[in-house]
Amino acid sequence: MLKSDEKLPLLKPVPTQRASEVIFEQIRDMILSGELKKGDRLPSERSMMTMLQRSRPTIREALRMLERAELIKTIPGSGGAIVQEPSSQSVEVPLETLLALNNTGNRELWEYRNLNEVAAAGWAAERRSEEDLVAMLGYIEASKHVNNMSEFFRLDRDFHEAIASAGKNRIAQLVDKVLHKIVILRLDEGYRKKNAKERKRMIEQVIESHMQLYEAIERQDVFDAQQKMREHIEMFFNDIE
Amino acid sequence: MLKSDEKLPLLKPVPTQRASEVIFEQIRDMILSGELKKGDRLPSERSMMTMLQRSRPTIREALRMLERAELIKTIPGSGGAIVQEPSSQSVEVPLETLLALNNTGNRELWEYRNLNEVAAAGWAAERRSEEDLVAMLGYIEASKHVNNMSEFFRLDRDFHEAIASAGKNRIAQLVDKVLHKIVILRLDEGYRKKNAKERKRMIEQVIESHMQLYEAIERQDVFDAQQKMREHIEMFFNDIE
DNA sequence: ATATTAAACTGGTAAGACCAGATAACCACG
DNA sequence: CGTGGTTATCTGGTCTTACCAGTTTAATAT
Repeated sequence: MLKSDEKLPLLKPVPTQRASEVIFEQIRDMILSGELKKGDRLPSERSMMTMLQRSRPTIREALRMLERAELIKTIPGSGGAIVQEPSSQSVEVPLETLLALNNTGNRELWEYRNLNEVAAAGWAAERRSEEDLVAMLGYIEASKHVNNMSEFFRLDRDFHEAIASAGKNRIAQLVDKVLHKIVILRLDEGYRKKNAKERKRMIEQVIESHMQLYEAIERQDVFDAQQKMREHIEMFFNDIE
Repeated sequence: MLKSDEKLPLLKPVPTQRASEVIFEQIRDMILSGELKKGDRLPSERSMMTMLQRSRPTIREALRMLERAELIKTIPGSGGAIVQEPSSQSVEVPLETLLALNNTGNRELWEYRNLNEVAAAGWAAERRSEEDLVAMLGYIEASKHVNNMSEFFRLDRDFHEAIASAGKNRIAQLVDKVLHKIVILRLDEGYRKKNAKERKRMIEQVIESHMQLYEAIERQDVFDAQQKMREHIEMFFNDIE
């Protein structure tokens, strides 16, 4: 006889599948396997009822799950959900909540951002195309005529993304995007305390730093690009301490 | 007058809020702000009906979204969903689908994995504790008596995670986890073609490589740890080409 | 006390209904 | 000949009611 509080490591809890879960997986796998491509339309909820032999609430629960995974987008009245390819946002959001709840320290954050950006800068110096250079320079020029901090931060993000993009490694691009967002969130608190003059000086400093970075990448000087990026990241880190 | 096909960049599509979405955000924010902590129970669906003045299907849609975000876990009959802190899985799954759909190339994958692991090895050499060393050595020893490939891959993953953990950077740990999984997926295809003898030789090679890595970390030789990791990763990369 | 049973939950699902937008076909009007 | 408006009919969003199958809890009998 078994006591009720005895644990049996050999026996795993049997996973009871929800119908909505099964539908979710089925449609997700069709998208992942390429059977359903971006832009395709799912049948209407009512016709899925008859196809899947399930009630509408059940099907709608599955659709909500697909929606949160950014695999579909539903527009009321327009007939059928539309298949999407998930953007990097589908990983940004959970990563942000994860980093927020895990209370990831500034040291970890900057350490990793430094790693990622320095590598991206090096790869960019190796592989940048003419278009990459044009894009980067465009963001630098634009940031010279900026009026508020949030606009400046956005251009800073675009500039860094352009570098990551020039490095031709999409994983680095993704990491760049997510970490930049979180870094800005933490920097923003500090910059609110500064006055207009200090902020203006800071912006000029950053633009100068970006320009040096650009020049190193332009002349394909891998080592210098990495070095300039290291200094650039460090500059921000000092600002938050 | 406006032509129907004219685009108005100034006017953004008005976002129509679904009730289930509002409920989702409300509960998510309560978890993120710490108002609801891990282990807490949400009210039952029926009591939420009266609290939120919404029907059960609506509330259930919100619960399915929270579930996908790994913020809650629902067990039938047990009364109320249980608040969870999202694990790294909540990021792994979307990241995997993203990398799968983006068709991320092997070059990008190995390049970034190399970056991450080399950095982790360096940090581990600096910061490893005695417990970290014990854990790493344990995985090496265990992998000497392994019988099948999947078990070996699991121990390889644990060993690498132990290094990342010893490096005391949770972002690197997360990246390690995700990339390892994807790398194994791609390696596995290749190893199926090899015969038992080749596989055995390969396993011995990896264990030897792990041992050297361990020794470098043990004696806190940052440079050598990085170098050994570089060679280790490269070894696998050659195997897939 | 302990074992058994019954009542009162809970989540999972179904069916039917209504509304507000969107769509498309049609029709009258200039 | 459009052009604009009307209408029937789609769609998704939501509510209500209802039933089932497990789990928990409390009352019960041993």
